[in-house]
Amino acid sequence: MPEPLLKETAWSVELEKSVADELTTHQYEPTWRTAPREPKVFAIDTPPPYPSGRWHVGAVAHYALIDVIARSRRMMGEKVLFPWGLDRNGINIELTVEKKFNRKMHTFPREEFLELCRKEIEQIGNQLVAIAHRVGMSCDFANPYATDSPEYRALSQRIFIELWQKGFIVEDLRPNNYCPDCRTTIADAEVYYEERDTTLYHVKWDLEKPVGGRDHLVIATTRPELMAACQIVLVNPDDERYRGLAGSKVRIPTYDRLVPVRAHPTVDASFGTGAMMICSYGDFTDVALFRELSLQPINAIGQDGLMTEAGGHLKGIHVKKARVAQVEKLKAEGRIVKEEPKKQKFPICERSKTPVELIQLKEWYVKQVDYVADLKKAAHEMEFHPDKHRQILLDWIDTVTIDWPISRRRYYHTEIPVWYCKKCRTPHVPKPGPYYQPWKQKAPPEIAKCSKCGHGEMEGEEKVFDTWMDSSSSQFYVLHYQDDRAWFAKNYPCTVRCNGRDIIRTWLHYSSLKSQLLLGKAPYEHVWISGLGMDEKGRKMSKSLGNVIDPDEVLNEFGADAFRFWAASDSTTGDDFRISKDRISGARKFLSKVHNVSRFVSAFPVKAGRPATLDPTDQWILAEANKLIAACRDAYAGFDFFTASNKLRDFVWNLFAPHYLEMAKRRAYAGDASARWTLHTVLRAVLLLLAPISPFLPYTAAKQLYGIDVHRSLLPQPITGVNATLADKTPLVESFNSQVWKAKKEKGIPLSAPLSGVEVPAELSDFRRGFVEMHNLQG
RNA sequence: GGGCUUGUGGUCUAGCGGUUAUGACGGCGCUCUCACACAGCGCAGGUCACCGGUUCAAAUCCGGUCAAGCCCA
Repeated sequence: MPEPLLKETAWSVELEKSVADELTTHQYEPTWRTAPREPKVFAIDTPPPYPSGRWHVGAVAHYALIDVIARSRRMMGEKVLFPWGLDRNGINIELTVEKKFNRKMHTFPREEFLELCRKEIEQIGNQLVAIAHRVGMSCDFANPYATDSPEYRALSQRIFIELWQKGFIVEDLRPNNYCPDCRTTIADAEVYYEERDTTLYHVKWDLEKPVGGRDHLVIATTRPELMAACQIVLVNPDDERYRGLAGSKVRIPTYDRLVPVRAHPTVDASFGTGAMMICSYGDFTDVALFRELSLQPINAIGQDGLMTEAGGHLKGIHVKKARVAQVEKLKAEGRIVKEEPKKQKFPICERSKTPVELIQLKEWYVKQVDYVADLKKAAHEMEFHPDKHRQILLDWIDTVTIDWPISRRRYYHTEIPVWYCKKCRTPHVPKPGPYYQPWKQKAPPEIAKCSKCGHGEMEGEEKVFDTWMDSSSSQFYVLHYQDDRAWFAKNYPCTVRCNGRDIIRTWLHYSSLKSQLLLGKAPYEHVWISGLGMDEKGRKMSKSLGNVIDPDEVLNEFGADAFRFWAASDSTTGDDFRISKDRISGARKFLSKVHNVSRFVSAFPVKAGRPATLDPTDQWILAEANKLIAACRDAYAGFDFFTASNKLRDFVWNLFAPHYLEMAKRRAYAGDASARWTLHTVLRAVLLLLAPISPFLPYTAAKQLYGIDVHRSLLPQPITGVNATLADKTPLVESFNSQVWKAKKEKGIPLSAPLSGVEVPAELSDFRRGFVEMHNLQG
């Protein structure tokens, strides 16, 4: 037997590491930032990862698959724009600093707090980059971007200013989700619901004058501390119990104030006692009713989460304690007639896990309510992978009932570029371009004077943007909206957005909204959605469950190639996937298989030029290889790596290695040119097809065997001049081989032992030589 | 309570009108056969969630039920 070129008998993490540097420092395309730009690029808008603690192994899998997009497109001849960015704005980093110093943000001088955030984020950003390298990402690491850089923030502000100029920005006093802990308004998308225990208090309210012998009403509420903000009591018009009460007045317990009773169809007569107090604001039903009935809201809860002046005896007490205090007072006055334990879904702030309050504050908004139809149209203009996940975006668009509040009362975010006239409060925006920090800068010259009253003193806005305002501009940033509008126009919409399923309602939705408002079109040609990485039982990974898998550990144990192959082959695009070491280990075994097939083939010299005639057995496997090549090309074109990886595995493991290799082996050893050429041709195709998914092994093998860089090569084309119908023989080949194996097994003889009395079926007579040699058939 | 999505051997998954229902992981048994024991061969394991309907024919189409996940009230 000739000496194989590849020495090692198994693919290993060590082998992978030996080429890692070579592979990951590759620069595959002109840098997206500085070099001359290709006229048309395949632009990948990846989620800039958010550095917050350890990178989630599911997220690493997600990025690995994004890299498969990049590598496969390069091999399809595209000029791929694949930037690497970090999203570094936001409340998470602020909370980390608050926790570290055990001190709330608002107690720090602003400048000092920003510096602390900057230092903190620098540290945790670096480990992300290390893992991204390790897993074989091929993005433009030489030119990273960060969303907290002056350039990026200037773009965020530019988008805001342009939206302003087109009239899509409004400032308004509206009730909003407010997190008393983060001390800021938050958007609907930042709220999630959690079921918690609560008590429904049945409270006696006195009527101003008795009505039909009745002198009081019992009203059930879970929020007795909001009584101060009550403006009306409602009952259902069909509710017999309260007939005749509409039009009378009741006195709010513990507050000497009368409010009217009215009938309203929205009241659910079966809830509590059927009588409801409407306060500003218990929930969005209250908001709607205040609007409908033109009631004057009373702000009972302040920005600090404490009860306001309006709370009377509860003034200055935190909401949570105020409820307890109010219940005590009501009890002391003998007003509580019943306490009912209840489960209730509470709106919770997704960052601080604090119950959200509805508070009325002056905030900035991006209009969206009026553009729901356009957003839906845009959702249909984008091609989703998988198609079914378009529905998630459509569903979210359907729930849009308020404009997007974009102002936040935080520090480590992009500043809202607005200055107010000190005299008449008229807001002004500067011209787009520079990065503005209005809280510490003087108004730029173009808005030094108030356009309305001519006053010369301006005051900078202190509020900042919602983080999503920054992230949802990534497609503009990477396509040079800010500095190369001509090139931008040629490359917009962006080719593909890679979006986690969990952030469709934020990142994708807001990106689409901005694109709609500014350019009147969808921001992407393709939207590739990935599912969430769960633990092996299908639960979310969390520190509290103790089921967190460390990405470094997995990569060191199984290698990046195995991890990536597993990520591609284990679940359908867009579905949640379970992370199991057993399955990743299975992927590693497959790579060893490919390695050993390569090693076997590497024993035969590579000869240029196709032999004049090809043996029928060789033509048969070439026909099968052509099927594989076509299927994989289609799968890559459709962002379907599940199909590509599984077809590859099936071909190599279940057809090429056990059947063809064994049939062609002796001929190859004997120097048969047809067999040798076929082995190399098929192997080379397999390595190229595998390269996007598992970049290390194909790179290593193909470099040694063929002197090529698979990552700078094109995907293989079907081999010409091969009779495709030969592939129809495959089931017969498989069953004949299996039959012989079984016969030898039953006789208890080794597979290499001679066997007589077995006839090769007539349909397979062309392959007779292969079968005879493979099974040592006699007679 | 409403909406969306999904339900195929222990686990994951293919198939989407006619197959002895695919493959992987795990299990069991035999074999170190000169690419590979991170292997090979063989075996076991599924009434394709349940109930109806359409059809000559259903895992595959339709309706309902149940369960799970997500989203929204």
